[in-house]
Amino acid sequence: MAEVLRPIGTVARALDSISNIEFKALDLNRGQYLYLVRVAETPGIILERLAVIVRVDKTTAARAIQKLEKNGILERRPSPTDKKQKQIFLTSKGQALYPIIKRENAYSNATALKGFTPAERDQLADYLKRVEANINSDWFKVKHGEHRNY
Amino acid sequence: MAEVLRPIGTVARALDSISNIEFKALDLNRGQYLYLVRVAETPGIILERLAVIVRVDKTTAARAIQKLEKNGILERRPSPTDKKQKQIFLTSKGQALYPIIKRENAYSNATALKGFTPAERDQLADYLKRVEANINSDWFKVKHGEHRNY
DNA sequence: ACAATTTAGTTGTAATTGCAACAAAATTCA
DNA sequence: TGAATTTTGTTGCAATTACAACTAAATTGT
Repeated sequence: MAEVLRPIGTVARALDSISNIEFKALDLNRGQYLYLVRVAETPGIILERLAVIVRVDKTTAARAIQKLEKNGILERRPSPTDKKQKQIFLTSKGQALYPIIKRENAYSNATALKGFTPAERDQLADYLKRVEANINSDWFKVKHGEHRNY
Repeated sequence: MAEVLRPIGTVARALDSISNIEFKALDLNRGQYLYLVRVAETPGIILERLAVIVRVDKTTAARAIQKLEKNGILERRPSPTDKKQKQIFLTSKGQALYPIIKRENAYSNATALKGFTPAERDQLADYLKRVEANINSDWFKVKHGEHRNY
C-alpha cells in the first residue's frame, strides 16, 4: 500500500521549521504562530477547543497561550455564560502580526504546490481533508487513553 | 489557491502524537521511533545525513541518537574511511523493535487512507513526493540562514 | 604544500512539549 | 435535589527541541 505517513511528517517538519525561523523576526517563539492564526480566525475561542483544532496537548496550548498573553499578543476574558471558560482574543499587537503570518504561509503554500495544476491542488487539498477526517477518531481515542488493536 | 499547509500540519501532529503514546509501551520516548526506523533502513548512516532525511536539527538528532545508544537500542562505530564520522547501527534490541514500529505505522497509514481507492492512494503519495521536493530547497536555505523574499 | 572552507559532531542554554495529577465549575442522571 | 461525571483550566515534572558556539577532521583551491 502507498505510504503517506512519512512524507506528511517530513513536509510538516520542514514547513514548521521554516515558519519558526522566519517568525523569530516577529519575536514569536516556536509554535506560537499556530495559535495566533487560529485565534485570529476564531475570536473568543476557548483553550480546550483550540488545542483540539491545532491537535496538540491542552497543556501545551495552555502554556503557549499564557506566553502569548504575557507578551501582549492576545488576551483572555472570562466567558459571560460559563465561569470555567476563558475566551481568547487577539490584542491590536496580535492583529498586526496576523497578516504577516498569513503572507508567509501563503508563500510556503505556493512553494509547496509549485508545478501543480489548479485541479491537482484542489484534489490534494481534498485528499488531505479526507485523511484528516480518517485519523481524527483514532487521535481522540489514543489521547483519551483508549487502545488501538492492530 | 487551495490550502495544504494546515491539514499537513494537523495530520502530522495527530499521527506523531498517536505514535508517541503507543511507543511508550516499548520504552521509546517522544520522537525516537523516527530515528530508529531510518537507521533500520539505512544501517551505517551518519548523524548529519539522518538529521536531513528526518528534517530535524542536527543537534536534535544528535541527542536522540545519544539517548538511544545509552538505552542499548543502537550503537555507533567510527567510520573506517573518515575519522570525523560515526556510523549508526541498530543493536539486536533495536532490531526487535523495528517490526513493531512498522506494524503500527502500517496500521496508521491504512487508517489514514480508509475510503481511498488504490489509484487515489498512489496519487496522494505522488503528490506528497512532489510537495516534499518543492519545499526541500527552501528548507535548506532557511536552515542555513538564507532569507526568503515574499 | 598549506591556508581557507566545508563537513561532522558536540555541549551550553533556553525554550517548548506533554503526561500526571489536580481544582473548580457545569452538566447529567437517578 | 444532589451525587457522579464531564468540562475547562492549571501546575509539577521530565523530557525533547533547536539556535549558538565550538572542536576536529576532511576537502578545496591556489
